[in-house]
Amino acid sequence: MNIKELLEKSVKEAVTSIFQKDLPAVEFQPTRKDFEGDITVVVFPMLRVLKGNPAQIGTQLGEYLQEEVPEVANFNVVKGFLNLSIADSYYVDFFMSILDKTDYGFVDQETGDAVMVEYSSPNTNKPLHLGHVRNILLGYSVAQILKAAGKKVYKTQIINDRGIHICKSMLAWQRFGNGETPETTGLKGDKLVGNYYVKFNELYGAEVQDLVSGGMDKKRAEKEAPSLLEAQEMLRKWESGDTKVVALWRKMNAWVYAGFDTTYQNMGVDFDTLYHESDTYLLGKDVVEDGLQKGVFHRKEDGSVWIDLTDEGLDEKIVLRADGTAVYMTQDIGTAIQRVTDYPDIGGMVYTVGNEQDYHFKVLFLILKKLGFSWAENLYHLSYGMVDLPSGKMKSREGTVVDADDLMDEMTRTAETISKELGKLDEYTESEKQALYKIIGLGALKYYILKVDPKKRILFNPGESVDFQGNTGPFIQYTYARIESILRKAKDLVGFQNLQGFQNLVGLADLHPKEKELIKQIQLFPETLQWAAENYSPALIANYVYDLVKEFNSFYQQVTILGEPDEDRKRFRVRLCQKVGEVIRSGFGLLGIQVPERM
RNA sequence: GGCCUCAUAGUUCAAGGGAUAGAAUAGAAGUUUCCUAAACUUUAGAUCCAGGUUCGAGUCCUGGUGAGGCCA
Repeated sequence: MNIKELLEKSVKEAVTSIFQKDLPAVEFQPTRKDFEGDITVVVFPMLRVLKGNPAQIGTQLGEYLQEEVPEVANFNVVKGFLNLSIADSYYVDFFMSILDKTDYGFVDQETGDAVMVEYSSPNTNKPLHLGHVRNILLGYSVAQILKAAGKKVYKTQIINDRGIHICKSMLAWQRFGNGETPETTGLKGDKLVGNYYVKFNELYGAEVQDLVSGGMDKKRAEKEAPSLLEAQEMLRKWESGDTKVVALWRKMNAWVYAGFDTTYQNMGVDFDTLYHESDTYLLGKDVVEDGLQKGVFHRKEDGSVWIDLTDEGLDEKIVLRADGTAVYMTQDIGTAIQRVTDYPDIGGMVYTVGNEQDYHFKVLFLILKKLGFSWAENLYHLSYGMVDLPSGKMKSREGTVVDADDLMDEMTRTAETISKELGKLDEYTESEKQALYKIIGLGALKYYILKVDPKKRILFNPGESVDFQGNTGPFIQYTYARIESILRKAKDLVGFQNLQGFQNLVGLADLHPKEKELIKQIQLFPETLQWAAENYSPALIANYVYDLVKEFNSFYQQVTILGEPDEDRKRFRVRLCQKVGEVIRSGFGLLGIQVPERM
């Protein structure tokens, strides 16, 4: 039983004993730093059950707890806040109990249904950019967090590998490509295909210009430009299974996948299973039929099928066109059902998709609920804000996108520049240094993006984003490296197994305030993880780790560790360092960020 | 036009209806015979506006203002 559970039980007993009333719940919060105490009981909510003066009730409860609960060493009351000081022995006992748990904070056994987490889901006509980076980091991190909180997780992406966009690239490659391949050009496959998408748009733009100067209306010109008609014809051929078109499509998509794989690998993310739009774009139509019979949908006179969501405050939404073709919604309904068919242990799904699709997912989830699927209750749209640049919105047409590969390279180079200025790594080999620069650069990028609440938009300034000071990834990595350094110097103490000495500590002397603060912070890790999992929020983990690091730095500065003359105390502090290091590594692991042995 | 999201120190971010709204950065001042000064300590500085609910509102509700998005 942890301290909160113990105190909750005791407070309820106190209320029963003193006031002869039942208390439904007790509200706790960590005591603010500027007050005496460790845990605070908020008395105000109790006033609904107990009548009286909050301060007086607090005092009565405090007296009872100090008397009856050995862990409560002292108390004070400020207004309606009952601040409890917890005995040092409790913290030492707690610390000993987690000392040898390597996965401290993580839930070992899987509970409940599996969750499928979708993220990335790119189109295959362009390389990944900064927007994808935020998506991928969020999705991957949430998957890690859910896993650590005891969920079985399937990571997936749906690759949008078919449609007019890829036909445009194919067309441009046919016309201008001269048989170029990633091998002959040395370009990454996704970059090569992306270049032809740009080429297509140049051609198309020129054609529209020509038509307009020839006197055609602009709207009409945009619809009738020859290259566009040709691309549309290509898409029709693809849909009818034309062997030549399909072969080209396969070839170019394969290039793109190879390129994406490289990027994913550099980012340190992966997937358990993949879906391709070319396999799923026809799904969902049979469900519409089913929904019509259930009365969830209705057919209009022109033959199109709709769902009426006005009762839920939304509007009417089309699910099948008059000509019987699917819309995105149809496809998404079908794909969701397909996933549960493929992985029957799924009890919920997380969709990592930008907030411009908030409405779409609201409707999708509602439809699935109305169709009566049990798992539809556990669908979550992990919605995130745009990533803006100082120059404004990213637009591929205007060449203002920040490419994911370029970005990672730039971050790595910045890490290199700064590290060289500090000159701490002179004794390492070039390859060791390069590996480290990458860890730091990517750590900076990932932490910068993940520490911000997903739903808020980020203003990303590529130049200024790599800050190695303050609340940043490298700052935390540096702290970790310092801890590792201490542990290397105290190897013999780390392995020390006899815990008796720690117990003696309490008898010998009180915990140093910094030791106690550090243990308190470590203690918060499991519940932070739980909270992060419930809210799909990597930012909570990021901010927790930062707070722990702050606490550690303060400890490190004010307390001697290796220079401590008392052997037991020295062992205790080294093990404290070790535990902090483990928690930092765990926390950063959840964010997909590596930590360095030294830096 | 209808709907959705966001608004907190100069700047970038925190704050699970709770105490005197926390950090970082930029500014000012300090700390290295000791384990990594990429650190630490001190200092100044903020809830868009107007109502409401509550013992208590940055947080919840209503109406504005501003930014962004979605749907025709």
